[in-house]
Amino acid sequence: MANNQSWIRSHTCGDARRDDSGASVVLAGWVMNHRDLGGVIFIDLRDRYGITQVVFRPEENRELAERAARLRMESVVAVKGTVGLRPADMVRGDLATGEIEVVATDLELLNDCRELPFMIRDDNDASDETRLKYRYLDLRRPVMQKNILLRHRVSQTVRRYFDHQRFVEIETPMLMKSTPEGARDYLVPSRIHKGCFYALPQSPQTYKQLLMVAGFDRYFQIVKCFRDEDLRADRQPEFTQIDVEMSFIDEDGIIQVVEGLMAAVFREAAGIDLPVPFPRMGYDEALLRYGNDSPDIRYGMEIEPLNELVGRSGFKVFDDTVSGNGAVRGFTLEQCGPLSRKQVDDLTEYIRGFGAKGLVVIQMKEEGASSPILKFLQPGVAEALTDRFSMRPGDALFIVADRPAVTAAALGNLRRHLAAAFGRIPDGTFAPVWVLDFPLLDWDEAEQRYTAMHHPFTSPKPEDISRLATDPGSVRARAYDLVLNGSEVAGGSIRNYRRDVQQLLFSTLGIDAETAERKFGFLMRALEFGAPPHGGIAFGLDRLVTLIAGETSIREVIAFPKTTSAFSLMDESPSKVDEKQLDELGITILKTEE
RNA sequence: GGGGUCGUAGUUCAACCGGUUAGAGCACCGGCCUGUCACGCCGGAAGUUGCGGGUUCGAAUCCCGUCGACCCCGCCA
Repeated sequence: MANNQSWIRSHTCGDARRDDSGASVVLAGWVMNHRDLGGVIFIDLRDRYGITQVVFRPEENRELAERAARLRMESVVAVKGTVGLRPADMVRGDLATGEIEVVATDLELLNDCRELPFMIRDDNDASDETRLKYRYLDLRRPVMQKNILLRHRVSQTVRRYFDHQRFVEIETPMLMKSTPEGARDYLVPSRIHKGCFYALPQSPQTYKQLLMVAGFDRYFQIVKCFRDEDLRADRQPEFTQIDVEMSFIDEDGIIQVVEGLMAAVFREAAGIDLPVPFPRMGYDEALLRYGNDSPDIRYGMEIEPLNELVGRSGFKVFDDTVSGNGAVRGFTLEQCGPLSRKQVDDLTEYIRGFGAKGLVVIQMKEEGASSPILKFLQPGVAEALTDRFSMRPGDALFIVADRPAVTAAALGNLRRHLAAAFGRIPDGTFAPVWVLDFPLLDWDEAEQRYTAMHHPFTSPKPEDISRLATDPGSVRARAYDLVLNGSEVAGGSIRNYRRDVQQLLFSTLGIDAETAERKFGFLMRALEFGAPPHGGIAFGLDRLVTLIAGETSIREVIAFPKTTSAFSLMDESPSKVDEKQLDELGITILKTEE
């Protein structure tokens, strides 16, 4: 056994250069690869800083070379040696350390590695299941190290930016009061108060508002949030927000601060210059032109309203939709060539998933428009449609006729689907856009009541407040979303800072005064003690980093993510706990059939 | 809660319409090889075909159930 002290590394595996030639070094790292040529042995030693080639020469030290030959992939070793220049024709241009190699004089196996479940390489194609079970190995892969380091740089840029802008980073409780609105809470039982529960925060919303009442003026926090809802590629049960709140501010003030933040993050973490200000779009316009409230403006294929063209087309589906206050809309995919019957059937099946009953496809061919519905159309209607979109041979027009919400959803999703399938989404471009003028409320069919579209503390537009009693659905919110490449990366609002307005909103949401007092009494009280006008926004940090990294799932930028069933394959949580722990909490588990 | 795709060696995949001993790459083990860099060559070991049931002379393959991973709808800002 060697004395530990003598094996402390002098350089990382990314340090040594031509200038270090002749220097004695100690390196430590993982055996990424070893090439035993029968005599000379090469080992690629890797750490998070880089890769250095180490050479063992049996003619110089037979015993050492024999030990090197026995090294397995991913064991951890320390190597003493001398930096040497590689022969000119052996220089590797693609490696920062490609001009040198370390000629080993001694080797210490710090820890062996058993047979690996997968190769530690960027192009490894291990399943998500295996990767998550051995996440610590997955994280050794250079691409994952890159993602985690990018996330670090984004976080550091955020902190630096806000600090310079005189924001205060304040931690808020992880154990808080469960509230009825919004997502399902993760609950934490209280041992001291038996039968009572804390909730993990869905967001620090109420706390940051109280910090405004406290006079902190400009607050931010990079904070974990928890929502017990079903998962998606862009949703984990715990995720990270960049949380922001400001006093004496309006929408433009928030937007300006956020645009500055985005520009700083992209410049410093990704080396990308994002032009400000970002374009802005109304909610209604987004829904009409892009089919959803998170428009991807990196490509065209914009949706057009067609009601006035097809109101008396002769095609019953169109005519009935128009006369029944429905929406007929469409968009074109240029130069896709002729679509097969099967392709059209598959696309029709796809939009049925969004509630649409059917899809009309009109294809422009050399000899003219072609579609099964042409025979039903009055003369001139087909030409009006193809003219509207300036269609050329090879283009296809997709039309949906349904209730406006269904038409929007079907075409919005179809637009994304086709853009991706036909490679119409440009790589490496970032197109931010603000979406404004959201409705304040959403009608919940299941519960037969209005719910807050953003959250119940969002302020209505002053000029719309009077309609809260008469026509709540038409009231607009002082809310704003920041959408990046079709993904919502931030959302916020100007809040209610007067108790009477907040009270009015609660009653519109069907929350009676007694319930409001029980659930939000602390906030209502605070609003009576000189609460300043305030508003804020929260970023989804995971989503933002995912986009910058060019990944498709937020799991790729989270060190230890969970599966779609909210299970951690590595440490196998959640798990059963001891009877004794439950007894202390006064909790009994209901028997379920085995 | 619903829909879709998938589950075969440590791992990534193959195995035709149900057919005889379930194959291959990488990893692992052994041998050869002195300038490789995903080194090369030769050999070896390695399988509860996720699990349970059914159909059949015969099931990785067909059917039912179940568990798990991923994507989507609902849900969630």
